[in-house]
Amino acid sequence: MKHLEGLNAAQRQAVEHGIRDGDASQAGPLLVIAGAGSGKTTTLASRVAHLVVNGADPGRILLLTFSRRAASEMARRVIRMVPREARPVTWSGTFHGIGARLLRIYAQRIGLNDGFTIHDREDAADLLNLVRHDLGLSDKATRFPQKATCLTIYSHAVNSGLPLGQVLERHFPWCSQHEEALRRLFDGYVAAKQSQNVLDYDDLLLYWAEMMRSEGVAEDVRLRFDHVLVDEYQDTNPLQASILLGLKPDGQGLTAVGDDAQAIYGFRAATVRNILDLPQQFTPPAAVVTLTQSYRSTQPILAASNAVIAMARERFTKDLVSERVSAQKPRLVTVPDDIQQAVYVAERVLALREEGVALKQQAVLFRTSHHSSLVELELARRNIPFVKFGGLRFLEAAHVKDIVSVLRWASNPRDKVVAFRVLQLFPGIGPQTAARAFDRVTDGAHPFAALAIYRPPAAALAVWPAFIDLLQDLSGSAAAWPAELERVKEWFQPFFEARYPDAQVRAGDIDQLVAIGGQYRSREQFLTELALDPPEATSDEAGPPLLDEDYLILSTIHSAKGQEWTAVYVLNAVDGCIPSDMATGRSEDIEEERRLLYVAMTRAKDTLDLLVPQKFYVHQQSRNGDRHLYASRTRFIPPAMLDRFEAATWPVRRRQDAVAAGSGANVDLKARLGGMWKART
DNA sequence: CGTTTAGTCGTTTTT
DNA sequence: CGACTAAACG
Repeated sequence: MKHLEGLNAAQRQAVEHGIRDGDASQAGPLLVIAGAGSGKTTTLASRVAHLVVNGADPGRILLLTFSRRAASEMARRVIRMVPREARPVTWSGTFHGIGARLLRIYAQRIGLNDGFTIHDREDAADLLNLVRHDLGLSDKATRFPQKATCLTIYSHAVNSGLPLGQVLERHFPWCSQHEEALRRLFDGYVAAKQSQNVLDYDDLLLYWAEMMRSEGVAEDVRLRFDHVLVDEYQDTNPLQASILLGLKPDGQGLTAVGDDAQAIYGFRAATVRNILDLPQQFTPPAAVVTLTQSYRSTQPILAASNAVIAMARERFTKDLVSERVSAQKPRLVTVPDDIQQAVYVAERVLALREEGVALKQQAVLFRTSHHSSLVELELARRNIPFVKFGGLRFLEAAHVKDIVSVLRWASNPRDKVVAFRVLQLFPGIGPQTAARAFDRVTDGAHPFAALAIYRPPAAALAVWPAFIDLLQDLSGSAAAWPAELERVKEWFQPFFEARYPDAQVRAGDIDQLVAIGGQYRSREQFLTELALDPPEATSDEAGPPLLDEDYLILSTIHSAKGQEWTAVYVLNAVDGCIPSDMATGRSEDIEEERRLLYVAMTRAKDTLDLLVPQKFYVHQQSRNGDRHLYASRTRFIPPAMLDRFEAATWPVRRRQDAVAAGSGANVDLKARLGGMWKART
């Protein structure tokens, strides 16, 4: 059978576990420990195909993946393997996405209004801020944590299932003194969300988990799915685990895939205990299959990666092995500073492209989003197209958010956060006036009726009627989707130009938003998807590259999860960046940073360059002039490990003429600088 | 009451 | 540097 071809013994065991000829209904729980590049996606997709071929109903398979990208990749592969007559897997997506979908279906039965809207992180923080203000927690000089910090604390408590006091003590000790106030704040926040008919990200999981605890509804949800498959299980948190166990209490039909060596979402309350403890949740325990054969990286790259992860305090998976021979060790490239680092990357990228490695096959990875800014500048200067993943998203741009807020307010008149954002677009309307106008909005068939007779401040008087017209159109079914998006855009135009001095630059984003909106069936679907899976921004001045164009990938290490490239460059392999100096406090945090480096390194198929700038310029702390900091190689590559790498220094010290650009210069990159990184054996 | 300005503080990773 | 707040100003 086609979907079983080319699998190795372990993969095949995972694919076939519990499935007999024509009978997929007796598949007991299965845990697959899949090392980096071990064909995890293939195995998972093949298992889905195998289930379907043996009688499972694709409409009753639930596929939980870590990102939308992973979900569509999986769907693509399954469709390729499964015979044509089979229907596609219709329940596939992230925990949050599936949660939203199920809650919409069961809303009535769990006392939720099915017209709920979803708050993203920023909205949630804004609402928290409103509540904080109402509770009088903002004007104290007690250095109360900021809204974003409050939300992080709240979210961590919800996702970990731990009591607030413990969360504070363990992760936010500097906020412990505010425990009581935070408790009041969170209490008010929950009440506000409920009365405004909004759910935040955590609610999508929390309500789902609660739903699985209510007999009756829980049973109905369980009966929907014969098989549940979860990817990247090492990065799930206790709340997600409780959902999973609620769906499959006895483990029948459950498959989880993951790799504890790649757990990098501890900050989101993910815990490797989920994956380690999974087998014992069931009687008999879940079968465990381990995939250790890597098909991705060359042997030298794997050897170096294995050495890095070997020093982890705790390890559960075995070393990966590879049959891809190569004489080329990963390079550890010392560059003078972060500016030269950017130059090096640009030159190497171009040189490799000359050798036939497309830009799309190359990726620059970094710990935090702003680490790439100098590289972005250098790429733009040389007209090298790129797309950046992670970091600031397109949707978070204020002007995009403005337009979306109008739509969201029309969909959910009670949503105070978006109402405030929209109302304060008007001249002369600030928080106070906005609050008064918002108070007039009612429940019922014509929630905005009272706004029509409301008299705004003089400055806003002239433009008010047009706004009333707009709300009218949006509330009724006058303008069909996506025509109403265009309608909002036109209405917004004058505000836009008045508000943003750089409106010209930003106009492109709005056109893009309209284009994206056109791809969705309805406003509700658009808004939901937008909140859960916002399109990524591109920082390229030339605008978003066309899909068939070649472009370089820039990505945070977190966003690079599950992906692979022929050539990988890891920026700032220095202490303070990897590990981040924010994470050097507790040893668990350090361990997560080590795994992060491991994840970055194991993305590479053929070539891997780790960059070590010796100093970098910081604009943060210095008041006058640019100061710089000296950095040292990351602690995760101690001297004894250097023999796994080829040491290089760039630019090669030479006479002045060596600086000439072009591919010729790149040959010199391999030159070693005597003694400095002397390998020990 | 809204807007502007000056001053302070903290600073990651993402659904 | 940029996000956020508090105080001054209109």
